Amino acid sequence: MSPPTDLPSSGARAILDAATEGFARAGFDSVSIADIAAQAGVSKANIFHHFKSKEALHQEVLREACKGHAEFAEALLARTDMGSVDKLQALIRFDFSDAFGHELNTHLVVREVLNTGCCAGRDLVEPVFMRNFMAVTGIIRQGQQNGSFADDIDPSTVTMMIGATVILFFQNRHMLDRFPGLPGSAPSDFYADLVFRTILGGVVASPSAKPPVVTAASGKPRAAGSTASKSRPKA
Amino acid sequence: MSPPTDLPSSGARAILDAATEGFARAGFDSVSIADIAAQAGVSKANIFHHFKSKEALHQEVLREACKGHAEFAEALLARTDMGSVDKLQALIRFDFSDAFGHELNTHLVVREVLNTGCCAGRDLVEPVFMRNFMAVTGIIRQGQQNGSFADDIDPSTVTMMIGATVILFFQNRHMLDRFPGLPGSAPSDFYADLVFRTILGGVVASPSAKPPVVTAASGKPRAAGSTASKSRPKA
DNA sequence: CGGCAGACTAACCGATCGGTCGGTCAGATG
DNA sequence: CATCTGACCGACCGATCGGTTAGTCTGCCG
Repeated sequence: MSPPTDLPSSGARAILDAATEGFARAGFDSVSIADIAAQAGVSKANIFHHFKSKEALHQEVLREACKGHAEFAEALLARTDMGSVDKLQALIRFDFSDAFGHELNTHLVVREVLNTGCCAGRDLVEPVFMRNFMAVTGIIRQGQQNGSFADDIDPSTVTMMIGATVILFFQNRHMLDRFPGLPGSAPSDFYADLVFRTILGGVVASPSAKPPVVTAASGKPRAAGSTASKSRPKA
Repeated sequence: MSPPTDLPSSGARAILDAATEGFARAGFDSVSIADIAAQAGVSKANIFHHFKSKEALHQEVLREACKGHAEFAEALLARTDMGSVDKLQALIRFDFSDAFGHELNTHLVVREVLNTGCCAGRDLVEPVFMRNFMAVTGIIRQGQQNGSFADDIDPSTVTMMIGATVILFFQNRHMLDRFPGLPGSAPSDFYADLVFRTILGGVVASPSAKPPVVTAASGKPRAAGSTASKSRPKA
């Protein structure tokens, strides 16, 4: 299946591939060692020859899955030849193409993030998640400092919105055409730019006539302060 | 065997509660009937007296979890005494308080959405998901028609961004304070308004300043349905 | 009282779980 | 040649899985 990338022998490689596919598709508890062995074309015992336990195999699969994910955002943060707006677009495009281009890995990581606290794999995924998070907030803060982005938006919030949106688009990638206005199969850049434009400009119609908050022009970094401000829908 | 939709007896109620907690925390395959029985304080066989199988119990738990979720957005869509901006804020606030206020249900539904295609419960969750989706896009389209929201944003994209952000905030609710600038424990309205403001105004600094994009200032609703319209920043 | 229905359980079933054990086999090394 | 090593496997283990059976207990209707 995959080219032998690392030290694992061809047998171990087949086991890792089969385990990746199984864990991504069904989750740790839902795929058995027997399933993986059958899929990999090896015996059950051979799996325990290469990996000391099912959990160790899972850890190895996760380690492979999230290897080198945060590097792109960190490199982007360090670049000096790009504007912040362009960086933001490049970031969102990368996130989309990375998620859509490595479906198994994305599925694995999403599954792991879901099991907050209770899963051992969290210790593996979370550092990568955190590194990426810090890099993205850094890019947004850069933009605030050089005047590209509004001072009163919260970088953490924007970062979470981007990450969350990529994940939800990914999870619904096979039924996007059931959402009015969205094509089912489009290059991931299409969705990326859709999201990029929305994140950048917001949804409000006119830049000046808007009733609510966010009059960024004031230039004073209000930071994250009061929660409620404007008119109160009673709902 | 009690009828599926009637009010369950005290025993069945305890089983449903225990199953809800177990399925939400660990997932279908990771919690056993024995676990649920112990948690509910009944015998294993009694579970099969009230529910014909583990899968049927799971279905019942899911049915309870997503009961009446789409109603709020649909009611909001129908209201005529609120502006679209206020509707958007009310919607996001509701989504946050609903997710944070019913942790088990939220966890269950997120877990089910993750298993796209392969899980029987999808047929139960997806209609609710779809109804809510249609109502939210309807609210945004209302705003576009009455001039509150920009014509060139895509309602489906905005809807997915809102839903995705709520979920990611929820999943990381216990470590929000590890994200710089975000308090760990805050009323859900705090996060809701943070997201609301970002969605509404976007991240760009000044409506007419340096960034090439988003010069929506022309003030005339372009009235075109096309999603791609304005100038195109290239990465 | 007897009859009956539903809530409930201990004990059990075959299947499958993660994991182990003893051993085969190919190839490198001497 | 003999020896060793690591990849590999069939058979097996105890535990646990979802689910069944046979039966107990309780309350209600006649």
